[in-house]
Amino acid sequence: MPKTYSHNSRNKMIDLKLLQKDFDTLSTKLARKGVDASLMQNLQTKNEELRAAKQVFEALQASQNAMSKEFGVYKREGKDVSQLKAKVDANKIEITTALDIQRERQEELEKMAMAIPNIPDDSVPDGADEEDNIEIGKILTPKEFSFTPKEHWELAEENGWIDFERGVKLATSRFSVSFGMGARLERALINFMLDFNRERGFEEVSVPALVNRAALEGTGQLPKFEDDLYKMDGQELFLIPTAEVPVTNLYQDEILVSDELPKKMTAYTSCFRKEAGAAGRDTRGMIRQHQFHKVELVAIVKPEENAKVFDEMVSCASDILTALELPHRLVNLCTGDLGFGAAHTTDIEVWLPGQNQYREISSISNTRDFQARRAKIRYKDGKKNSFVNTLNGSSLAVGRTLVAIMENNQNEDGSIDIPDVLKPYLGM
RNA sequence: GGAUCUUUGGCAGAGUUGGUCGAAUGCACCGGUCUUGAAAACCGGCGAGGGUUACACCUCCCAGAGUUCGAAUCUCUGAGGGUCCA
Repeated sequence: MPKTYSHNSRNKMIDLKLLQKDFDTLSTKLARKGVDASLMQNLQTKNEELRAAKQVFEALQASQNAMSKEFGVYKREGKDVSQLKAKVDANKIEITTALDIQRERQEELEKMAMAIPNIPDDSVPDGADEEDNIEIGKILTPKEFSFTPKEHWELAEENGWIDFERGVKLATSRFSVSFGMGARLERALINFMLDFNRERGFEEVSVPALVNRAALEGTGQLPKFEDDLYKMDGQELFLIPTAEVPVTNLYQDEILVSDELPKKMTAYTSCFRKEAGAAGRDTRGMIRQHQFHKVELVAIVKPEENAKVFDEMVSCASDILTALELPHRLVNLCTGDLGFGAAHTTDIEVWLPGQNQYREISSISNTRDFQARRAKIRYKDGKKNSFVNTLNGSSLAVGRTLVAIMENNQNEDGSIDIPDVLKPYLGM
């Protein structure tokens, strides 16, 4: 008897029950994220085929089990089993083929379903790209300069804070090296952000920078975005693109007890991204690097706590910028700019006077139960088990915060004022 | 790197002469009795996923493969953990 195939992976994707029950609503909603109607149709068909195959298999398995039980009785009573054995043997052959069919359909279905993005909330505006994002609000007013403000790379080089050439020498393009006050400011920012987050109730965790495939599938980076990840040679290990991956997956495949929730965590890590598809964008400076520092917020919550904690996270990130006296604005991402796993996302964009525009410095995403399904993170609520909701957001991207400080706090002579809240961290 | 042991339900922990084990027991949890209330005590319930109107039924005792009519229990491979040796 071949070992049967585990069906535990069935929920590692979109809600197939919902697909069965309310195909139209689901496919309409996903169409806003560019999921083709025919793909949804295929998915539904495949799901029905799988269900049919399972029924066949399970019926055969049931009779197999019954006959085996009978076999034991025969043996005990000393009866002849040769006829029964012939029946069982015949049934076994059928089972093997039924199992193969089922397994094949299971794999096809999973492959399709794992590539389907999260369902966008109704509150997410339609749109193609960042141009269609909706501004929610502005915090602090950009100050007027009596001179033309420089861009950060000029300031960074003038002050000797960042060396872009030597980063390239050590690694390749899109790597940089920080020196002196540049390096110290990065460290100060990391400590400041972690302390700030901790005071807001987020427990600090320190996590691996390498994770396995299961973790990346859990949070949705895999299987679809393997090209964006650095992979270890000959091993199923990847450099993390964000701390969201290890921190969220801390509770992968666990059933949490209700009063452990919400779990609010913060972690500092380096992040590694290939930036495939970003060729030519932000090639100068440290806006878009292959390796960057980031302090992340992650929350694992019950569905009813979701909105409250999400707001806390947005406030936390925004308030850090306010504490640093950096003008910024909040933006509601449109469908076209929304990430794979997000139901809705609020971006925080910081004002960069050198570039004369707002640029993303934080992204706070609500994945609802999308990651929880894939990573199998559940909680016990009274008698029944339910999927948790997961939230994540940067607070903040360190390099970009440094960029913002340089551009906003620059003086005509090229010197840069240090924000007051960072001074204790610099022994000033 | 070599040897050896180990991997069970939310947790701890029984269960290897293969069949009535999806799995004792304790804790935790849920419901109840008692109590002004709580605790304690007592009674009852209680692994997960799929499936069904509800049953039935199927799967899961680290993962994969195998032996067998039948595997948590036997064999092989891999992964994690412990101990000893290097």
